[in-house]
Amino acid sequence: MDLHLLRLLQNDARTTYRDLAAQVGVAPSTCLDRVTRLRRAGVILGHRLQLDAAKLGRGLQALLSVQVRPHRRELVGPFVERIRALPEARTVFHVTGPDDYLVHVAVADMADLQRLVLDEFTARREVARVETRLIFQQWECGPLLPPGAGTGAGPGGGGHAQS
Amino acid sequence: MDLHLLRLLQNDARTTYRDLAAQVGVAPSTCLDRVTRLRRAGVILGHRLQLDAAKLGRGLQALLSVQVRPHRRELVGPFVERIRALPEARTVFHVTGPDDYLVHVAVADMADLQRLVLDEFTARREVARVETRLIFQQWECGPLLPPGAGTGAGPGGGGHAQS
DNA sequence: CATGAAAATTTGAGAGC
DNA sequence: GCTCTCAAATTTTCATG
Repeated sequence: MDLHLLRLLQNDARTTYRDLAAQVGVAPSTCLDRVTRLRRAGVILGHRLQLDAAKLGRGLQALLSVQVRPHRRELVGPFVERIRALPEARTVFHVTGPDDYLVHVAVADMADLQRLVLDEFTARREVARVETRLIFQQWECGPLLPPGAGTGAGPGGGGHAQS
Repeated sequence: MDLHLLRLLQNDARTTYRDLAAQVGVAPSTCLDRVTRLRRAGVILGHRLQLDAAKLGRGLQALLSVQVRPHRRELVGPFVERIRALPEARTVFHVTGPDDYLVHVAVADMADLQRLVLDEFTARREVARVETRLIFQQWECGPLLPPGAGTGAGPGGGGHAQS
């Protein structure tokens, strides 16, 4: 049942417990219990607003591959914190491969992106290389569920999964 | 004021209008008006749950660079839709550069990742190349705000950090 | 996991600046 | 035009079986 709740909440995190209850087939208070448990268990980390970057004057997004050399803790810790503090930064990934970090940024326009790369990345001594990829379009995908959970309600269509 | 509201809501999208009002310094109904307006204007697209992938049995995340050849509409449209439908996919980026797509995936383990790459990517005729980068760690960054918005609360208002 | 009541919030209408 | 006050509808929350 938790999975059912999570799937519904990922479609719209503002769904009321009443609607949740109606769709899952239990009482609203039960939904509250389950969701509270999921929250306390750390499965639900928080609720984030999904904003239109273009409407906020950040119509250009890009992914920056960054090589940090030497790749030592003393350097990469402050580097990540500095990047995270940038208003343009959306997500920072520490990844395997020749490039150490992948930074998703949202900027106003090309001039803004150029300024960001030159002033905040290549200007730093520990940044050995930056590769910029512009984002044409992006798609958020379906709900994140445990492996094997599938999307259906289960065999027979009327069965209730029990936890 | 809208910016102030957006900043607070990005910290926690579940903040009540009452708390919002207290922190911004206006009446709750005014907050409702502004947020409703932002929602109708399309600035606020929706509310998303932030989940712990590891707690859902998807402790391994990766970024896949994918080359789709030939890069024509008849091929890339279905390709994107197919990838979006994968339970493992989280985000798909269409980007500039030698690699056409960057796909953020969350899987159970290395064997699961191998299966995903072999069965869902390289097995497809239009996929010319896949490059896999594992994600050590990732950080979501601060609120997305218009360029130049800074962090100040503006004249007259006392900036309050949340409790 | 359900019931049912109490507390809090959301929501809309109308007044005032 | 924008914000506030006030009251009703709805939702959240909790004690209990």
